[in-house]
Amino acid sequence: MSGLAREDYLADIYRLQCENPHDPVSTGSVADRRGVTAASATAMFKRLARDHLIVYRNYGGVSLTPEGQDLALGVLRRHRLVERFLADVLHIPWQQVDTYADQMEHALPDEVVDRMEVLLENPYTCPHGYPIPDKHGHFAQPDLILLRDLSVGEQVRVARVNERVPGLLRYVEDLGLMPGSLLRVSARNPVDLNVTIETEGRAHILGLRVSEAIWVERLESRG
Amino acid sequence: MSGLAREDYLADIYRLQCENPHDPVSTGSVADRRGVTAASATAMFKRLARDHLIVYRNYGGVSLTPEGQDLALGVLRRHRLVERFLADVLHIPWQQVDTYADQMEHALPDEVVDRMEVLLENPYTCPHGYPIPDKHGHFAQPDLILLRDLSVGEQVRVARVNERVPGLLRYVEDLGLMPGSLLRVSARNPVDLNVTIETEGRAHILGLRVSEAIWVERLESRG
DNA sequence: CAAGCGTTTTAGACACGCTTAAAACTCTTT
DNA sequence: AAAGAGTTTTAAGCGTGTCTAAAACGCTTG
Ligand SMILES: [Mn+2]
Ligand SMILES: [Mn+2]
Ligand SMILES: [Mn+2]
Ligand SMILES: [Mn+2]
Repeated sequence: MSGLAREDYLADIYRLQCENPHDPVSTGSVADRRGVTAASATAMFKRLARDHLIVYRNYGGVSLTPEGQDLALGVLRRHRLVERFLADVLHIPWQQVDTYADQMEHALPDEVVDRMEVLLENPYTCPHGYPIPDKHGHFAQPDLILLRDLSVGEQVRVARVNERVPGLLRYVEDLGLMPGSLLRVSARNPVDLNVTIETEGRAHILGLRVSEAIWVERLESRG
Repeated sequence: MSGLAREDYLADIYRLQCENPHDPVSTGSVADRRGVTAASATAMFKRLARDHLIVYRNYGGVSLTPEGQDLALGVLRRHRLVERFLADVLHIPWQQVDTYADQMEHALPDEVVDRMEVLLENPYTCPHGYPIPDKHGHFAQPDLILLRDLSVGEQVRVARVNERVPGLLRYVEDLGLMPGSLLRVSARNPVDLNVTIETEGRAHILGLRVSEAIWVERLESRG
């Protein structure tokens, strides 16, 4: 009936577009993300383009049409609301909810999603800090900075942790750096790009792989 | 990945087997239930038989293997637990939960199902009164009688309402005959087989279509 | 500017799940 | 026992979604 794989492709194209807003999304990047061959991605692109969900030029990558973006945002909405539900209501560890939500997101009727949203009291973000689109596709776009790009002395709040970096969620949890945590940058090493932070009185040295997977929000931005 | 349609076939074969435990399940009955052609059912039977989930003899119907029954019971468990969840937690009307659960039942990881069961405090039945298998496939099998087969004067509790009779759930709700309701048979018409019942002080005349879709439980069965 | 390399598309194949139309079978009825 | 009716299976075809292997493309480099 409803496209199963289609939805994942659309959502992944949207995610890749966000990560690199300037150029179009390449066949290879989608294939990598989806874990399929480039040939499979090409075949899917043709079907999606035929149905006016993406614009596809041979050898030129893809971009979402307004209609395709609506569908993609619907998938992200379901994905992130389900993640919230799994974490907050069923108490499933946040390391696992992305995988489960990826399975469930395609099988949730709108009414179920909308009622979950009410039950959860209209959350703004998923447990990892990514915004949840409302039923019209609108969502908050706060000013976030990568932890990597902070200067020494800055005091910030963790806003978002990339859920697809292997092992990162567990590591972040151990360090007490979940979304909402406060931290201060106490040092930066200009050679290896390590960042030293303090949180709850403890200091940690974070490598680049970590500091470029965590987004933060400046405190007291009035001034 | 995991068979989508396969699961529905297995669960429907199980349901049909329960409704008519003596003879094997015919191709046509499965096709009707599933809303597909007999040719489609035959093709699916071959795949299921190839994978040792059913026993299939040409022109001789099908029956579940132990392995196939395990899978079928898993689907029923997910289906009925989700129905409970939708009704009790999300407050979705019981008329709709079967349709929604039919969609969701194939996309629920075991851990999600198990945690839902805990959240719901291990319910015995779905909102329509059908038993929920536990994670080993075991479930209560209470002694139920069709409302159709009651004698005048019997006092019973509604236990189960067939969720797939069009319009029945709404009708039953209007009459106050949801599972748990008490009623007494005050008359039976031997010609048209109508049954007159009393519940909460009001009398209703039920036709055969209704009385053979409602199961009840005798009260004070010690005697 | 031609060679080479990495990326992308095409070609051919396969499993699933569905369809319609025709053939085969079973069961009842004369 | 033969006919007929109803059921079931087979045959052929289609869309989805995946694969491998080969061809086409595009960009960088000598
Ligand atoms: Mn998904
Ligand atoms: Mn998330
Ligand atoms: Mn189903
Ligand atoms: Mn039910």
